[in-house]
Amino acid sequence: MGRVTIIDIARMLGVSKSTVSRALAGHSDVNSETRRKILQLAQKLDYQPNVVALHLKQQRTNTLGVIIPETVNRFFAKAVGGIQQVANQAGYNVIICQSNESLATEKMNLRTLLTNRVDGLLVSVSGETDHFEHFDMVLKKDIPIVFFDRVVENIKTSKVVSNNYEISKEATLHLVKQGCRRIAIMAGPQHLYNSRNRLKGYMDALHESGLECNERYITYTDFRLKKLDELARYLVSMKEKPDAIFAINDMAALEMMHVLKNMGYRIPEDIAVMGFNNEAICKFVDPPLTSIDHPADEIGATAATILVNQLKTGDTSVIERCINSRLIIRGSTHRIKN
Amino acid sequence: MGRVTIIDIARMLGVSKSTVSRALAGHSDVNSETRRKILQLAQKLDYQPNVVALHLKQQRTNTLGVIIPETVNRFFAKAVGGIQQVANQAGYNVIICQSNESLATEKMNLRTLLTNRVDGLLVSVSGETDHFEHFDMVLKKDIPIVFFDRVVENIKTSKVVSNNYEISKEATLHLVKQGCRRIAIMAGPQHLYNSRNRLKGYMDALHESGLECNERYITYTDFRLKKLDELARYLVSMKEKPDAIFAINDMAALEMMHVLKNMGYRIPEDIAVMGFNNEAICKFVDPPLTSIDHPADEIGATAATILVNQLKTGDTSVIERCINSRLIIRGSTHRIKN
DNA sequence: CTGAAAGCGCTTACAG
DNA sequence: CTGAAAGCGCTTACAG
Repeated sequence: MGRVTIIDIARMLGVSKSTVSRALAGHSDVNSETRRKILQLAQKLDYQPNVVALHLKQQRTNTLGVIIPETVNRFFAKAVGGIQQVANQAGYNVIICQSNESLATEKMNLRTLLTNRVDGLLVSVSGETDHFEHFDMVLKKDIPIVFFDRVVENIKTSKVVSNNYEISKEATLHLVKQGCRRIAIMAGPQHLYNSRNRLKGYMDALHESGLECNERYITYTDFRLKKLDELARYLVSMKEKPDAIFAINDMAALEMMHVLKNMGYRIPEDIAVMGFNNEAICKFVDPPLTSIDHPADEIGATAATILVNQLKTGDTSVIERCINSRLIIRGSTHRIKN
Repeated sequence: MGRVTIIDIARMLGVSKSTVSRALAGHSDVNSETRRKILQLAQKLDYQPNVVALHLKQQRTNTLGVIIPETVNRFFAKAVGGIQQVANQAGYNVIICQSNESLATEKMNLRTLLTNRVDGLLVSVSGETDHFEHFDMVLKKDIPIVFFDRVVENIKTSKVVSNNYEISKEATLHLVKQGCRRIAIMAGPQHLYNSRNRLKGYMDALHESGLECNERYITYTDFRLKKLDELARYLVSMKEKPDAIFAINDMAALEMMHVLKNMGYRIPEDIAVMGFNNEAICKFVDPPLTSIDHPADEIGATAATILVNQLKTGDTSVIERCINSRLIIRGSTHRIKN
């Protein structure tokens, strides 16, 4: 029978499609008997309005475009969950694109979403993204963007971030308090605002603690970890070998821990290990991994709320929100028993 | 300047919108000078066709709807990756919905996707889904569905599955070969085809090995694991306590391992532990976790390929594909040193 | 309370 | 080679 349209119903009932449209839309000015018949028939035929037509008419699609680095990254998977929750609640659909940490793909995603006429965008940039003109173009078309987590700096849009600087400092200070003096860090790509903040938090913590900041303890990586065992070997080969490692994320921390243990080092007595993201697994490894918990779903939900609000009210004021992360201390850094 | 339409370009160049449309579509029958001017102006104005209009005209949206239980489940995150790869390659967009393992939400998702006029559906059902009429309705509307991984049985559509029965049997036989005689299993919801097959594989392996199948070793769970420590305590409280646990997934296995270790049991000497899904972390825990690897991205990609093919050719023949999983043996089940 | 008409942005037979 | 017209399915001022 194919898909039923308003015209089918009109024809079957001998009324105009205008009337059917009004009845279905719940307008008051329709004869109640006519309305009853229309509603009943629509129900019987399982009529579903063709939103494509509606979108064309209304000049908007009730769809939000989302660009994230990777779905397999649990942080973003959870953020997307928060976004979808808010979006659906507000009557929006969501199209999700993955940049796979590639700038070129990110640009393609942007194009795809614009072609599909999304009403607004939620973006967390790729690890490669070191310039931002492609987003300027979008704003010029009056399509609002809200950045979340991996945000872009010099651009006038709303953003939702977490307190990377503060939490990274807090984590480093915690390591110092545990007696660590030679703290190595796996720093992210420094064109990313987040990564810079995290490194800065680390450095300031060392500085405040009167510790020297040894450049050789800082290694730069991207988020696609390769050759971690090489890195581990490099670190322990140093004359002044680190007594703590602040990893770029939990997977890196866990792999590092595994490699070090196999080399015969004790965690945390010889080397303390700090993760980032607080994945569920942290609790169940040996020793349990200290990490930093981000309310990813809240970050996503907040970003979506801001965007939906801008869309509904037309208000274009720039909002910046910070969602606080928390340091979750576990055995992998617990060197002082009290 | 808002969004540029074909009419804007036509007006600015003093030609008809038909001609603009033809030039942009690359039709050969356009004066080359006219074409040049049109293309140039379109480029300059950053013209992007409004696909919404196109979709209305063409009666299709070039969009695939995907319903999965959860994005935070890495298996599905990877499957979605495979789907997107194939879909984008073939010029399709993807709208992803999560059922959150809830039947009611799954039905809502279906409604949303139909309202948005997706051309076809890729579905992996929720853990609660124990009847399937909602999918019949979709087929009646001539919208093709391809099920993947968690498939629906008595329904005439294409499916992509993995060999749950065989691999579960192989895993169980491996445990037997390692000397395990009292193998406990965490079985999934038995209204799911996959879960039934996995349990069946386990039982048949025991049977073939001449081992008795003790009902008390079988516990039924859903995929949202709660109170695993209680389960662990229950298992070790038995008189004939299990010497192996075949967990429903890796997270369950890892938590189980953690709890058991804390109770003082040695893995695998006292109790061997088998996971399911082969998450990256399996390699880095202590002992490394034996698990079952599914090519999730391949499963997703295969399902998408079948769907896209049906959409492009109109061919409605039912295809069933099986993508084989592999048993990855690691320390958590390695009891016989040779 | 109801219908005819216009219009959202595009494509494509039909004429010329 | 080009334009006018119809049509995809819907909503909504405008008349009555």
